Amino acid sequence: MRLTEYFLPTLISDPKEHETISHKLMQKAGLIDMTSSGIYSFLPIGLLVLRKVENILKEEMDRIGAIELLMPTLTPSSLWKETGRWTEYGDDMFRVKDRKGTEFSLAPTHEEIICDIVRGRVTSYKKLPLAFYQIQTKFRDEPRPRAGIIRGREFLMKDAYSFHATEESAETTYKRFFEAYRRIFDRCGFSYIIVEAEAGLIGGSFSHEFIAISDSGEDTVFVCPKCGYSANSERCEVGVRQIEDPNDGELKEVYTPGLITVKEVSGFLKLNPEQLIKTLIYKQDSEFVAAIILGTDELSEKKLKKVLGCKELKLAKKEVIAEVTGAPAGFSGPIGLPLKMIADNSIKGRKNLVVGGNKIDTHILGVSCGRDFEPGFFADIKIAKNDDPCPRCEGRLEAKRGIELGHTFKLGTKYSQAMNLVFLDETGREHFIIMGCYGIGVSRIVATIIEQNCDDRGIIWPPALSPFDTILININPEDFAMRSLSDEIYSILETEGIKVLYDDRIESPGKKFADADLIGIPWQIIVGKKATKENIELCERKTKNKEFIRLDELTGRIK
RNA sequence: CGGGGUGUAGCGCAGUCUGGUUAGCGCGCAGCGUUCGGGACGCUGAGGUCGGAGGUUCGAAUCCUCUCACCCCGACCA
Repeated sequence: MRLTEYFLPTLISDPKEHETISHKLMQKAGLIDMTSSGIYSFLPIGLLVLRKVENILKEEMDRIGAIELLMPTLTPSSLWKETGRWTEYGDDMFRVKDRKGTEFSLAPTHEEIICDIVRGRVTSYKKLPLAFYQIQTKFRDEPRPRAGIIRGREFLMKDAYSFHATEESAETTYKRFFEAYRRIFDRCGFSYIIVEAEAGLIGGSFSHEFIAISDSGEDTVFVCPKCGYSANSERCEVGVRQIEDPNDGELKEVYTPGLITVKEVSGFLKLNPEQLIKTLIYKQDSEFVAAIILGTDELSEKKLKKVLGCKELKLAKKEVIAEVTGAPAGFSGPIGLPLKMIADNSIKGRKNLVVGGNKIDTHILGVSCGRDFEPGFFADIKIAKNDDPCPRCEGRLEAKRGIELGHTFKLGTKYSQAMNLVFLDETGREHFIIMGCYGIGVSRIVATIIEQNCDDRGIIWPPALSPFDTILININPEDFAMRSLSDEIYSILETEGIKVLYDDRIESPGKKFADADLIGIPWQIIVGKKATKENIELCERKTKNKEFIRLDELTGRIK
């Protein structure tokens, strides 16, 4: 491709208002153009990269026997009403009406659609298992689009859905997808981790997130560098912390007028916030419980819900707290509390604590767990923090930011029950089809690659994803000798199937080098005054190392 | 939805507080010439309803009211 005949709108100055490195570079290098918040056009070289990612996805999906199809973007509300998601999705769903007033959704995902396709057509165990995949645009009216195409309102996604007669089959397919995802992320050259997203279903864990490590990420994940344990922040287990307290103290009430937060109380009492404990009152289904954690921790509602084994869990309302504890919110404490109490592991054996007095403007000092109050049981109910002990070894957890690129789920029969997807087994008995689903953010992958592969000059594409194999820079296209040599190199490489971006523009050399570095094509062939067929300069974008080789060696070197 | 911020030429910005000729600057763009190994130089030129609506005023980019769009932090979220 001759650059003089192409469309590559690069920018010199940084686009304003954008913080994320990949977002800046994608705009600067002319990969994308914002049409509206969270809605982007892919410009020519951006699209080339997107297609490369798609091809990798297709190859790996095909390899495990998933079948590609394409579903509509505009989907009738009737399907969504079958599963209740017409209501559940709320404002995140884009909705439109047709001329007759019938309501449609711009599909945010496609479980309902694929189920409708399979329903009635796959009714025998003989036709199972089946796995489909789609690569298409999805729509979510995100409350806050951010970081360019990392969180857009319109984005390209690869989703896959599998259908099974048995749990074993679902598990086998799940593992296949899991391995396919590993290959995909390896081929893209990501530094990524896989975290358990939902532990403890029967037969093991069946939901995983594939997260690329990046400071621009939205999720916090924890990794143990010693044993490799990893999990997202809400679910990450925490090992036992060793906190040594002085001896038991004497109970003492203190007057703490209007001091509610841990910061306020510890500041007022001039105590380490680790001496404070928080007592949170929750409504569990129809009864109330107290969750007790360290003042410096945050409660993980997911963990609490799991240990309580309840369906609904909500922080109690202010009036209720006053009623059950005898004091306004902020002064709850475990002593004499007539509720079921669950304490975090880190409370066990602690002495000399500060707790709420269950009395307005009052806290109690010198409290020992076991002596002054006895929780119903101890469990790990806090959100992990950086440097917490690893639950599996004696290492320390490291908090990292990450971008969620893929998520695999075992869905079970949630959708097949709602939409009546049934099949007959060998004995003629009817069962619901068991499902799995497996998503990857395709456009998000492009941004993430840039996050992980760039320097102060611009993007550095991994060869497998670069929009072109090489860029050919003619320093001075008005010079006859340089032009003939460049033209010859260009036509030879093209003939040999190498994708060349040929910078034949009449521009200053500096501009050409800067653009080449910005758009990040892995190899730069530079034709200057001294170049001959025997002496062609080849520069590697990543290292900026230069070598001089013969024309007939070029193809082999680049491929 | 809460908090903070920005809208002036294709891009990046100044001017707004303290209203007053014809709204500026850099880059980019067009023409001519000189250059040609790290965003070159000279000359000439094109390009703006100052986000939008309403108001105050003799006079509004500037003051007031409303509104729209976008960005960042948080809440929310596959």
